[in-house]
Amino acid sequence: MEKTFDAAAAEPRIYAAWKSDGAFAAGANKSRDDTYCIVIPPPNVTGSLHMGHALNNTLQDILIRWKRMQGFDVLWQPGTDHAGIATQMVVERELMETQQPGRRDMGREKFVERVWQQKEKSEGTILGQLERLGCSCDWSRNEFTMSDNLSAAVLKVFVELYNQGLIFRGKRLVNWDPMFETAISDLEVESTEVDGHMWHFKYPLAGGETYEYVEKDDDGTITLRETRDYISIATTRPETMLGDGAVAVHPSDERYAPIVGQLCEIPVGPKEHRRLIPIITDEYPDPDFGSGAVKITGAHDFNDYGVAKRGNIPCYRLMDTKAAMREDGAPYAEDAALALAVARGERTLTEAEADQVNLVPDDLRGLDRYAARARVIEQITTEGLAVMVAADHPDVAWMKGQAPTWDKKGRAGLAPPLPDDETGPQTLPLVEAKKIMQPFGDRSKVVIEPMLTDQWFVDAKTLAEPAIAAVRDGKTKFVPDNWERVYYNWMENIEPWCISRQLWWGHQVPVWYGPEVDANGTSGLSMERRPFCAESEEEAKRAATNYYSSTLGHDVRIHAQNGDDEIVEIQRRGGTGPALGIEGVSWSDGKIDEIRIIRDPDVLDTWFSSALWPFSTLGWPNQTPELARYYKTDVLITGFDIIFFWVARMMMQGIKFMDEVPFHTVYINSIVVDGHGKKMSKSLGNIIDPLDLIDRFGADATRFALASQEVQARRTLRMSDQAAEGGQRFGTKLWNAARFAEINQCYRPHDSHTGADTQPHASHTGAIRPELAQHTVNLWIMGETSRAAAAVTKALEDYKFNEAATAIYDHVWKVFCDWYVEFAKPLLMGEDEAAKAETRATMAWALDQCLVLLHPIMPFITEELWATLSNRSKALIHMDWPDLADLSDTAADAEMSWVIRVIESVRSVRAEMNVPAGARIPMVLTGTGDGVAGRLDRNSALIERLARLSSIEIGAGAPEGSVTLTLDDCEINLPLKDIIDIAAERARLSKAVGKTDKEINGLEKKLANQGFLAKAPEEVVEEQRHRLEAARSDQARLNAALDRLSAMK
RNA sequence: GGGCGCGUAGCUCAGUGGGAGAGCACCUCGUUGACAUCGAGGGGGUCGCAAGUUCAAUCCUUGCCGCGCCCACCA
Repeated sequence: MEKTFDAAAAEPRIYAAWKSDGAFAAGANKSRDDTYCIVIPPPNVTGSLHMGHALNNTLQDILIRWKRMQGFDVLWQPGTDHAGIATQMVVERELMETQQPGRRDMGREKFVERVWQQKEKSEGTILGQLERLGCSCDWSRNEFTMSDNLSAAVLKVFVELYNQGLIFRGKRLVNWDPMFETAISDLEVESTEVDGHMWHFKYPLAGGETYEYVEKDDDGTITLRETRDYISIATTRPETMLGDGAVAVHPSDERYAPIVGQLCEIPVGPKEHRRLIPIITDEYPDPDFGSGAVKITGAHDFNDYGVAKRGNIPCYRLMDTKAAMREDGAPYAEDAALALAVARGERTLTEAEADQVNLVPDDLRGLDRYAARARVIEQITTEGLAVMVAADHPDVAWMKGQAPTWDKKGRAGLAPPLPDDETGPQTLPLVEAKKIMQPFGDRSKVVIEPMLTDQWFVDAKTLAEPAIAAVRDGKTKFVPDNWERVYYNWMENIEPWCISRQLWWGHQVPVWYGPEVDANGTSGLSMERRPFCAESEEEAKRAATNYYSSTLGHDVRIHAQNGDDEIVEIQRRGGTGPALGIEGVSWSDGKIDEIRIIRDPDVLDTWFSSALWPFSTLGWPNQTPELARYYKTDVLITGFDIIFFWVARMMMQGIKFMDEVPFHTVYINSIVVDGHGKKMSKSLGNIIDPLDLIDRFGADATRFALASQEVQARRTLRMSDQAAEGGQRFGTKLWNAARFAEINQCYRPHDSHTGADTQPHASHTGAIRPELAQHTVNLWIMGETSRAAAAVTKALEDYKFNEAATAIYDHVWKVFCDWYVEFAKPLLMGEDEAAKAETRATMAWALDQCLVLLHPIMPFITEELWATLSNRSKALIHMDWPDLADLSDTAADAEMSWVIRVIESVRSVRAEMNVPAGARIPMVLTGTGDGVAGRLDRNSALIERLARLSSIEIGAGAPEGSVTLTLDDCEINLPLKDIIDIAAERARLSKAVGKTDKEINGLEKKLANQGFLAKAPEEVVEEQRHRLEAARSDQARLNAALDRLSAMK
């Protein structure tokens, strides 16, 4: 054998061998009927895998390998996720960086083709990384969320939910990403606290009306009384004033009671077309915040939207898809007049009509929202309608002579000084500097704009109910279970899930629109759209044919066509226009004979397809044998960050379409951070690349480092080179133990009849059955091994990966290497052939068990050693997991732990007394109890060797000049007359006496406590008595040793 | 505002209602026939603070302090 394990060379070779042997295939090595299935959390095809993936997949592989060895019919289903918005972004960025034509220049088809190339590239990288890590996925079943079958599953689910009314389309306020120009779901919004400002403006009352404005403190004392001709409004978003539909105050707010129902003027826009809006009441405004009055902009604020809905206030959209001020529609004057008529109650608008109204003044049209904000503020201030306060007012952020301005991200900065006289202004507009929570797109990192648009939604509330119940009933358990609360909290407050995205990369919505047939219309067709939801174009056409021929009373030909951006625009605006189908209608002989239906160009949220992963990858909607066999799957291992995105949605869809939860256990793994506890990020430059770690330390070392640090309920796992080095050292230690075994010809006896590797507890050869073993050390290691096996198994059953790793680590290093190998040496090098054979067989067996137990965590080195050490009928990956009875031999355990104590005691005192490491010294045991002689007889060679003794005797008394150590059943005397430092020895003994003193005191006190004696369990009391006795005896003997020392001089 | 996690050796972290642990780092010694990616030995902790429950608290309860994260609509 080589001196060390060359991971870089061996790991790929071993992996290739497994692969070519079909070792990962579903059902490989199964010896029982039960299945064990894990579906991989499909990595995004955006790039490569990070440390979090390495952890996640290591944990999955550990469970998979363990269960496979246990004989389960195992399937680890691999695959990748198309990751809609993220992947589209990667490609768009790359196009930009390489100065290629952008998405819109390329056109949808070409662009999507380009994204497929990205998918191929990234998928190759990812699969390669998983292989390097040693993942034993069934690669023959590799899947992709946009493969034919998975896309078919998506279509079927969409259509079924649509037909059941669980998917619907509606105009709602959604989170809009102005960079990607798409709607996103609530979950894709990250709120971040930023420095913001709050402006206070005056909305003059219509017709110059005035009222008594009275402010009171908490005691009801009047603190301010003045006549006002305005209502004061505080806002962080002045540009949205243009779309205000009302001003709301709390119904109980006495300050504004006199003017509720009146109209006030929005103080911006061309004077001749100033708009009036009503002052209404709503529960939403908090009288104690700001001025207590809130401007209501239903189309650009989620709260305002709610108020607007309740109060039947129109929602006027101000911005386009890039969050620039609208340029479309009628001239401002026309629409402002229309809005004014609405405010006066002279007419009403439908939602769609309101959306057509463009209330952006002509001079602001086309401006970015932040540029528009600056202009609005400037105009209002210039006009004197800002609330003014003394220049030294504490809330004034608009510092003397300077005005706030805005960068692209909406953050305030400072503008050049305003013109001013020499003394400076006495009053300034009130602008409060304020921390505000600003929503950002999680991918684009730009400020999200609430936008009123038509989108597709899933009725998540309905689907969530059984998914909540499933966890409540224990059908699915979270490990650790505190995540269940997080799950409930979200699921119980779930909102409709916005699933449509105005992107190109994804599953296109399977809905085609044609013109609605007017119920009694003479024209036959209306401008409204009629959706046809179907799994294919053919079916959509069939549905359309049926619809039109039955409603129009004659046959029509249907053409289908894909939607394009122009149509998207129209859809977003609410829906009417020539492109929606009327244009595609042709007439002949006064009758409609051809109608074109147009497919919705939107695609679905990427999580819509991921939600189906546990059953779509198994073949659904086809009723495949795999689906029947492996669903429900067993465990899902994932990070807490996608409990909402993914886990919850898999629960919903799994129950809905399979009538069964997708998995019985959800294990939530840690988040990998760097060695300093910092989140790994590109900007911090602290990313640890798993491939780099694998290159430098090996996959086994990386896996061990991850597994040994994966602790339940701990949120973060610190990964560092140091941790990987630890894993590597462990591998080397094991490697060298195996070298020792090989050098000493510790081979497994081979059963020539069955060809099977023999197990000691079921051996046909007889050589190593524990009941036939003669030698205590061999009996002992069997017991240790069986206990280690039980510990590892228990840890894995409980998903305690760190405990599994620690259990096998300690067993290999501290038991097998530190003691058993040393204990075995005298036997292996002795003359007793029978003892030699027994020890060789036992060591071979014990080492094999180590390899088996370690294999799930460190598969490569264990497989390599397995093949190296003996001729095997099977690769280790397919060996049986030990199901050992407890092989403990009480007498052997007691004896070996006594031997270990003796050796450790001698070693300790030698080091303390500075006995040269090479010097062999004699040992005399005194005060020996029962059995010591026998133990000594059987183990003196071991003790002499490991404690470096020249001789061992049992004596009547301690030789003069001895160093004395106390064990419970004897004293160890080391005659060190020549080298002993009396003072040092006295100090050592005194320290030991002091220690026993402390213990005796504590125990005596405890045993004198009546409460303790009366209430503590009998065995605890007994144990304390025992300990007291031992401590007293110990102390007596130490004192005796001290006396001898004094006598020595 | 609500929820969660964490404060144990210099560092990173396990752990337990009844005698404080590991890895790394540090100190001393060591080329003993598997291994210097090693071996032997050692130093080092009021288990965040306070109160309570208990015969007994590092562990359970409560409060406080500190750190981190998640969710949430205060204009």
